This record gives sequence, C-alpha cells and structure tokens, in this order.
Amino acid sequence: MANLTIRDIARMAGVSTTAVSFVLNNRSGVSDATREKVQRIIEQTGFTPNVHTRRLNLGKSYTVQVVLHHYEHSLFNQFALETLNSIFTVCKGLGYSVTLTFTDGAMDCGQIIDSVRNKDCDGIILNQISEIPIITRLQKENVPFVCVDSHIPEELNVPQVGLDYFDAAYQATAYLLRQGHTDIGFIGPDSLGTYLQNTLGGYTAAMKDAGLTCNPAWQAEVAFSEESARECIDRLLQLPQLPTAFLCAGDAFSVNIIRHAKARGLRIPEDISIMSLDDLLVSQYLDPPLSTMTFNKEQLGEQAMRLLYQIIQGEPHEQTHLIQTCPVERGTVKKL
Amino acid sequence: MANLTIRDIARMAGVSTTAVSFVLNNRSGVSDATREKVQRIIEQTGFTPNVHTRRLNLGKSYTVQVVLHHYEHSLFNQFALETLNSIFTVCKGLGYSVTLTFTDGAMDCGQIIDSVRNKDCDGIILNQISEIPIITRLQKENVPFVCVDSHIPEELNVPQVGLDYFDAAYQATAYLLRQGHTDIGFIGPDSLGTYLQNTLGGYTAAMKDAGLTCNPAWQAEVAFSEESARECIDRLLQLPQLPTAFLCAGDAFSVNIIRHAKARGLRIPEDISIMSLDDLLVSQYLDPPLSTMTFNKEQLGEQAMRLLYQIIQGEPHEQTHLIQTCPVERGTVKKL
DNA sequence: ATGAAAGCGCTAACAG
DNA sequence: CTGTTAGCGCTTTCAT
Repeated sequence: MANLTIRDIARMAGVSTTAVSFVLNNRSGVSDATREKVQRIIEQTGFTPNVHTRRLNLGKSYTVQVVLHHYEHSLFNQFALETLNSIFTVCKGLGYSVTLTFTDGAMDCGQIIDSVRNKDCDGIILNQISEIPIITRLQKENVPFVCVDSHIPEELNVPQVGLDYFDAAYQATAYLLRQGHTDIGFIGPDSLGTYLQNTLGGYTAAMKDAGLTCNPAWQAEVAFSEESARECIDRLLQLPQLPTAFLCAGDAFSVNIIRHAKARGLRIPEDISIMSLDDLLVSQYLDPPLSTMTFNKEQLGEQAMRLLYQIIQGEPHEQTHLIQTCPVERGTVKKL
Repeated sequence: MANLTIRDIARMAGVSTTAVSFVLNNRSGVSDATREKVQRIIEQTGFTPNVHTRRLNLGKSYTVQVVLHHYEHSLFNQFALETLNSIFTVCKGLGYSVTLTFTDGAMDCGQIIDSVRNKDCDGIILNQISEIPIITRLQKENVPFVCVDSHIPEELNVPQVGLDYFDAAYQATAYLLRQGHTDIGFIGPDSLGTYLQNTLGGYTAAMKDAGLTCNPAWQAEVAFSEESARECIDRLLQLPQLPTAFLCAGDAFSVNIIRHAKARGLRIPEDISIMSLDDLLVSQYLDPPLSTMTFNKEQLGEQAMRLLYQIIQGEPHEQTHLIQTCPVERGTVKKL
C-alpha cells in the first residue's frame, strides 16, 4: 500500500496518464472502454489523487479560512459552532475545505494576507471581528473576505452578513408595546458604535411610531461583564420610577442583568419585563427563560460562505446581508 | 503584484533558486552576504512561498483534520469550541494547520481515510465520535487518529483523551457524603456503555468505601431529552421515599432533570440536592447554578493534539489520557 | 558556497 | 481518442 500515483494507475491500465487524469476529473476525451478500465483499477487500488499537486497546478487551494474571535468567556461566541457548521455544509457542496484559526482580537493581519498570497486559502471569513483597521487593510490588499456578525458600519462598504439589529430592536419594542407596555427602557452596549446605533435606533423608531417618547433616564449602556450589569441595576433602582419593561440589546447582557435584578429582589417578569435580542443557547435555560428575538442560526454561515464564493469567483454581489429575526415568547415579558 | 516565485526572487537577488530556498528554510550553506541580499528582496517584495509546492515536495500536509460530531441540540457540544481553540494553539506552535469537518454521526469513514491517503491531512482528531466500527476501521487502515471525549472502551486500545469519569463520579459522590448526605441516588445515561460503567462504578465505589449501600430504586438511566427527564422525575416521585441527593452523570442530564423537578414542585436544593459532572457553559446560568465537577477545558484539545503529533511522528506514547476533574460548589447541593 | 538539474504528482496543451 | 511533453513552484542532490 505504498503511495500510488497517477502513473501507476496508467501503467496498470495500459493507458497514458492523461487518460487517467481525464477519468479522474470526469472529462470527455476518453473512450468508454478506457474509462471503465481505468475506473476499475482506481476502485481496486483505492487510489486517491494527491491534493497538493492538483492545487499547485490549478493555482487554487479550494480552501477557505475561518477566523474566529476567541472570547475569554464563551457565552459570547454562541453562534460560532453553528456558523462553522453551516460554512462547512456549503463548502462541502462547493468542493471547498475549511481551515480554522482563532484570534484574541489583536490579530495578525499580515498572516491572513500571506495565507492568501501563498495560496493556503482562497478567501477568508472573519467571525465577530470588528477592528476597522484590519478590515480596511484587507480591503486595500484586495483579499477576498467576508465579515460575519461584526458590526461594521455600512458606509465602509465591506462584504458582511449579520443580524438586522435595527429591525430586531424595532420588532422587539413593538412586541413589548403589543403586550401593553408603554414605559419601556433600553439597555444597550457601551461600545461597538454601529450596534448601539442600530438597536437604539430601532427602539426609538418603534416608540416614535407608537406616538410615545423615550425617557432618557431609562436608557443605560453596559459592558459585557457582571460588574457592569450590577452597576446598571443599582443605578436604575435609584430612579424615582422604573419602566415596566426594558428592551435589552443582546442576550449576553440580559443574562447578567436578569441575574443581578433578581439578586436585588426584582421579580421577573412581575416587577419588570425583559425583551432581548439574539437568542443565545443559554437563553432558554435561564429562569425564567428569556423572551428574545431569534433567527435561523444556519443563515449566518451559509450566507457568508455563499457571499465569499461570489467574491472569489468575481461574480456580482450585494455587500451587506441582513438576517431577519422574529420574537420568541418565553418567560420574561408580562402581559399588562 | 503578480504572484512571485522563488525564481523571481533568485533573479532579483542575482543568485540561484537553491540559495533562496536555503534562506527561506533557514539552512546553512549560504554566505552571510547572499543571505542578507535575499532576505532584503523577500522583505521588499513581501514574497511568501507557495504552500502546496512545499507540501508536495515533502509529502506532508502539515495539517490535522478535526471531525466534530454535530448535535441537533448544541447543548451537547459545549466543549467543542474550547477543544478547537486549544488544538489550534498547539498546532500553531507545531507549524500545523487545522481543517474542520462535521458529521451527524453516520459518518463517512472512507472520506477520512482518503483524506489521509491523498495527503489532505497528516492525522485526524475525532471529537465526541463513539461509533466503534468506524474507530476500528481507522485502526486497521493505520490512519493516525485520536479520539476526544468519545467513551471508547479502554480494551480497544485506541488513542484517546477524555475525562476521568470514574474518578469524577467517585469524587462527586464523596463531596455529597462530606455535605452530610447518605441517601444518594444516581442518574446516568441510557446508552454509551463505557460512560455508564465508569460513572456508575465511581459512584458505587465511593458509597462502598463509605460503608453505604446503593439503593437500586434510586438509580435511573435517562436519554438526552426533556421527555426522558420528565419521565425519570415522575417515576422517582412515585417512590415511597426519595434520597436526599442525586449524583447526575452529566450536566446535559442535570439541566433537564432540574427543570422538570422544579416543574413538579421540588425545590432544589431544599427538597433534593443535585451534584453533577462536566461543567457545561450553561451550568452556571441555571437557577440555582449547578454544582458540578469541572476541569480545565483547554486540556482536551491540547492533550489530543500532542498525542496525535506523537503518533504522526511515530514516537512512543500512552494510548489513554484521562483528565482530572474537581468539584465546584454552586447552588444545587444542600449541606445537611 | 554556489548553481544546474532532477524530481514531487498532476494537468493540459499539443501532436498524432 | 490517445499519448507525449512541458510545466506548476519548490526542495534537494550533486557537481563545481
């Protein structure tokens, strides 16, 4: 079972390597008799052509590299596995392989560019990576890439797929309104400008469309930490009056907000309702289970890979792909 | 910025391709003057050697393939991301790449064998894949592979790394005993023989060592489903007497068990204590947060990759690597 | 220390 | 339809 080559097969079948190559690549130009003869030998020997040779000849790797932002606390890369899985599924259909890379955020952009230059991959998918300098550098270097869940401003004209957070926030607010809430606060991120802008924008628009005004005292911006959630709750509790509900811009915030609200004696949803966005895996296991905006998790990776493929092929494509969300009613919103 | 080759660099530096190759591979046999000249050109041009050529010449891909079992419900692949990340970290140090593949369990073993044959990868890491026929086939075909978290019987003499479930169950039971519990039940899996055997074995041994007997009526075997958890709880509730605590063989079971116990009016830990194994991501977000056996999540991938590397290099190695766990006290065990 | 040249295994242009 | 042959870009042997 030494390593067979196309020459061995050719010799065994009594034909030229060209014939074998044509059979392997399912191309015309070989008589049926020859084709069958070759096929039989291939099956018998279990021969598989060396992939590196093929990639070298064709000048393509048929590989995409996925770069995952690795968070210390894995609550924040909940979609990563689903995204990887759907990227893989699309790749499989396209004859591509998936290679994986992690970064802590301070990523080495040069390595990515190199891996495209030296043909290690044909394109890149960046998951949850929001460093604008990196993105613009890749853009300048003409590297085929797509951003997923990255909150890049649309003006930068970067190929990206992500949730439609404006619409999600609008819908979530509308849901709270339908449940009879009119005093609605907003808890959003203290960073990621685009994310805040979209979610706050959707919330504000929904309130306005309902003829309601937003109370600035009921708006808070928090970090991805328990500490920050605790401070937020304590600050809110000092207000003369609380809203009946909060729209929370992400489940990763809600998890901590709810935990600390409960710790401070607030009952959810009796004292305060929470409507959220994202539908992380943990959300359904909270007590009460979190009402939030969910979406088809397969879409992130699927659309990203399809988009990247269009870019690699030089086909026309839309730069921004927004995925739609819809509310799941669980246990954190009380009907008034 | 057309694609440069080693010849271009050689020409620009006025030397042979051999010299460039030696410089690239940091080998002796080149004068300092030549070396510096070449290095300067490489830096100026940003040249990176084509990886496929190198892999073709050397007959190695410097790549490992990770096969992930994709569960419909992602609660069950909680360690996957951590494992991938630590595999990546080790690979990076070794100069290896990581490619990713998913399977629904009914996996195509032929493809894996092919990918080793056609040099697409030098070895395989199987994550949470327990199909014995597949494993033994790979063994026969002499494919370099390692199983992670797979519950393969040790007798099969398969290279694997996983948690020391016997010890984990023993320690968990010992912890319950220290908290004053003596009436302790056991909830384990209804499949995966080795897993049941180990966890039940550890529990039984700990009870025995404490001079206690196990009540068979307090032992239940459940599937990974809510339905199964509900049935289990309802069955237990019909007993004349419940134990004061249960050892649960995995957090994935505990999540559902606790949810349905609460739904049936059991207070945790007041009415019943739960001690578990695994420490999934969700476990800390349950209410009450789950007391369980935790471990260093980086070890699974790290040890798996190190083991695979030894196998690829033909170095001597241990077949079975067991990772130790330790208890985390959270909120589901009451001190009696 | 240096360079010419022979591969690595396959694809594809070309001539028959 | 078939086989010969020249690459793909790099490593490495072997003279020099």
